[in-house]
Amino acid sequence: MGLMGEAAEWEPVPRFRTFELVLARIEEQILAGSLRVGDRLPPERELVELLGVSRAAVREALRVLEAQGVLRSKVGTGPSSGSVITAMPSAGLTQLLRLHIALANFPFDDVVESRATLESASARLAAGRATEEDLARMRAELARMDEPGLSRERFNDHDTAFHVAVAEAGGNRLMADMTVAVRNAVRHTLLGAFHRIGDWEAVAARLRAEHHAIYDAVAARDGERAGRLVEEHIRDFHRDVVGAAGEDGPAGPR
Amino acid sequence: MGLMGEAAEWEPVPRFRTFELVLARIEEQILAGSLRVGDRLPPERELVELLGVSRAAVREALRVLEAQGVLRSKVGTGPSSGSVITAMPSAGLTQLLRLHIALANFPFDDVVESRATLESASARLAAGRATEEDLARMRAELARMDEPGLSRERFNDHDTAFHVAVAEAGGNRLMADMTVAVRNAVRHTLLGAFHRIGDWEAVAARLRAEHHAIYDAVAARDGERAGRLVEEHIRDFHRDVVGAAGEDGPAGPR
DNA sequence: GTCCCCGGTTTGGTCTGACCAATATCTGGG
DNA sequence: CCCAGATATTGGTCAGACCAAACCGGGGAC
Repeated sequence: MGLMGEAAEWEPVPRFRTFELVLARIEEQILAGSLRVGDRLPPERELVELLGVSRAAVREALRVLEAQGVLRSKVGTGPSSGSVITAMPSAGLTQLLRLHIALANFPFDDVVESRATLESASARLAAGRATEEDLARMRAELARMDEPGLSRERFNDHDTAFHVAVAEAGGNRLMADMTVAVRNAVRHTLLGAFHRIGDWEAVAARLRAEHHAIYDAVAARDGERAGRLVEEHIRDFHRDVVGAAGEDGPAGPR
Repeated sequence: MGLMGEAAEWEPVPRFRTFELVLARIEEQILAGSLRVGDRLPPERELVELLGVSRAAVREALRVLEAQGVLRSKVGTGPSSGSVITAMPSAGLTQLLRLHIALANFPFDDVVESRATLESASARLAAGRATEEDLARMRAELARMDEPGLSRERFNDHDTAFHVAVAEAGGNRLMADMTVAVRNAVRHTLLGAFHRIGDWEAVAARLRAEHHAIYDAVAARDGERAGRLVEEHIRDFHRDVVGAAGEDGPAGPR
């Protein structure tokens, strides 16, 4: 597993646990391409025989794959039952990032910086690639946010949905999924900040204006402007709103 | 878990599995900050009593946390034994990305695009923040790559290490870890491309020159140039070298 | 003949209880 | 005082059993 070559060093030979061996066998086949999305794994009891391990070991390996968004298990006998290879990376990514952010391993400023980087890049791409359908989706979210009297929760949800729509319009699934994951990982924190805002309507108005400006830039195919606006939008929001509204810090000593 | 508010819809009430409940209890405490890095979880058998579930359920939950890089388990009785909260996000990230890339859920072009985005942003930051120690680390990797007769594997390792050093010099752990994860996830593919190169020395010379130029820009505190050079370096490399050397595609349909 | 219900089969979910192995700590003899 | 073996703690592994969900097919009602 050596990432880089340090000076020669003797480290203890790693002892693999059974579930890791099972995991390796399955990952092998995924990496080799013989297991593809939609394929079904043999039933647990069959894997037990095939691999010569206990069912507990098999199940632990499957749990890991499931947490990574690579597998989905359902009971029963139907065609959609059993353990099926899937591809839901954002859920796993979100969970992973959320925990590590909570552990203060990722300072909140880093998250803001990352969002600004990822989302402005996505916006630049979106300006070049967005389809009419993508634009319609963004408009729909803008319209929802424009509704008066919207609760802060709902506003936040549509805010997120708008940013996700921009990211996905960029056509880069990896960046879009990372965007979704990072954003969802801080959803709770953002919502907390929303609730501590005094003059909510003023803030909402400002966010609406910024979102509309971003949409206009994307619709006008002006990638540079779209990217810049997104970056400013994110940085300003965190500096003025999240920062000013008092820190949340569920765990972070910061 | 609703990310965005669709039209009202009836979906089946989710039935949580036991290990998910266990997971939720532990994550609760992590998110609330009562479990921090270095803390030890109660022994498995004790959790069994505390939560009223079977040991298998507890263990499946722990496996998930371990895969996410949040936990580390060791047998024995010492102070470092048991289940300890840790923070090793990049390993989990790497594994997750690697599998999803292999499942062709993330086209290779998306990976290149993401690397270009993340690493050029990191390079810009690095130009502003890199310490002398960071610069020394980069120089060390450059020196290793400059050694004549270096094997392609070793070159690749130091290449990666150089990029990681730049990313970490940027001071943003989240972006650095994503960089490491993305890079490691395609390590195998890059290495394959290296091996298919005909005139290796010419390519190596070019890469060396580009790396030195990047270092110079960072050392000169010229963030714009550093960012631009990194972006070009990554895009050109993939277009000219990886692309020209023939696709790898362990699983990708492309 | 068609439709519905009910039971069987498959499959994951869960639990119990046991034993193994690694690792530290304690303890007693030299 | 030091070292070695006994012991306790803790994760790792396994076997076997039973539960519950979900589909499928046969047989009876109409």
